[in-house]
Amino acid sequence: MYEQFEAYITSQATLTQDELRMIRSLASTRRVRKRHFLLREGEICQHKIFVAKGLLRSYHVREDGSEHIMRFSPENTWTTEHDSLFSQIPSRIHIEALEDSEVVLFTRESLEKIHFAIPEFKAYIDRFLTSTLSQTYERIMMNLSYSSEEKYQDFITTFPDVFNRVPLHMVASYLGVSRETLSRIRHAQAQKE
Amino acid sequence: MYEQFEAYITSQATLTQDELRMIRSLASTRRVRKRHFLLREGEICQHKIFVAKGLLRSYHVREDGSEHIMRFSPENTWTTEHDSLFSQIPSRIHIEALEDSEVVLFTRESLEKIHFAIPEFKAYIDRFLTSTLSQTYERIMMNLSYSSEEKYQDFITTFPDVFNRVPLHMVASYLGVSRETLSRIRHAQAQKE
DNA sequence: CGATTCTTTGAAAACAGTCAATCTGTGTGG
DNA sequence: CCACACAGATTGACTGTTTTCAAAGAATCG
Repeated sequence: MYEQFEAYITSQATLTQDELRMIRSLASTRRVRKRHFLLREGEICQHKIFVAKGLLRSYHVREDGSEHIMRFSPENTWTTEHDSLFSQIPSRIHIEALEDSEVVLFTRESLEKIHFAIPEFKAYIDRFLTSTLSQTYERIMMNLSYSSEEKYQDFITTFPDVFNRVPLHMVASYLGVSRETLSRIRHAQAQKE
Repeated sequence: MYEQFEAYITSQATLTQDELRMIRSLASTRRVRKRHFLLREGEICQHKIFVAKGLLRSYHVREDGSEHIMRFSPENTWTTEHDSLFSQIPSRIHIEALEDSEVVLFTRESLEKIHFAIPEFKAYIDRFLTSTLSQTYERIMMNLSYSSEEKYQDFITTFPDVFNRVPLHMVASYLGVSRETLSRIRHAQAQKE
């Protein structure tokens, strides 16, 4: 499963064999079965996670029990709880596998070593952070100004791969509408066509 | 007005006199009067903007004319349109002064030079980016799971300074509710107390 | 003061959430 | 192989919230 990560990272940054070796020596790997957790609310997040295979979700549970999905993480994406990882405070989100998954893990210390030793890697992470921030603003814009129907359409076209792999009630949770409302939106759209 | 920026940056990063001189030589400053724009939709964003004095808003206008405020930028904050600045694509947002303001501007090239020459500055920017990302996720979580009333309360306590300086209809636009709804929320809360 | 901007209010309509029931497909154990 | 449990999706009836439209009160500024 580590090969998947190495293939990905070499496609994103130009790294020497030595550098790749160093990164490999600081990474660990793990299989997570469907419905199992990589992080639970209240725990201190220990790793930045690269998804080599499978699909994860990060979600928050409110006091009333309602779940809100912050993010889906399919293959070749990173995920973590930044606040918890960098400030060592208890996580407020859960990270759960929605499919049997394989992940590559880096501790904060490992990442710091890598960033320090390999500017190319750091530059990639910077690019990645910037584009993540853009996408995040995109989502805020969507939340502010789109109708539920538009949000749903946008999700389908922006994340067709995720859409086909998760139950609809999770799409609803990601969009911030009830599953019944999403169901009715789908019904209304099917009528139109 | 540049002094304000220098005071701020030296409080955030340990810089030598030489480094400060370099930064100063690459910055430019500008006064913007209330209701004037630093960036308009369709233009290519040329600068990263530090607000030394005053208050800016970044907002998006939909085809139907509705305005959605992405961010308020008071003193000692940065703002820009990342996508436009780094990819040289037309901006989809406007950046407007809500008060007479003074800003310090850096072009992308200047920033790159500074990042390259002054690791301390780069480290500060990295910390800043990370914390911005966290806040942004915070806002998404709020959008997904809070009621309008909770969003309003959260805004008041998180940004009391901004709250006291902007008209309520802009708070409504930031929160994603109509100004009438916000007005009614306020009325209901005044009743309670 | 007069004009503009901002805020509030009322009434109707649109929209979304909740609760409860039903339907569908999948997979497991007897 | 069937029966059953289970997770997911849909539907109906009802309730509650939010938007929209129109109008009227404050507040602010030149």
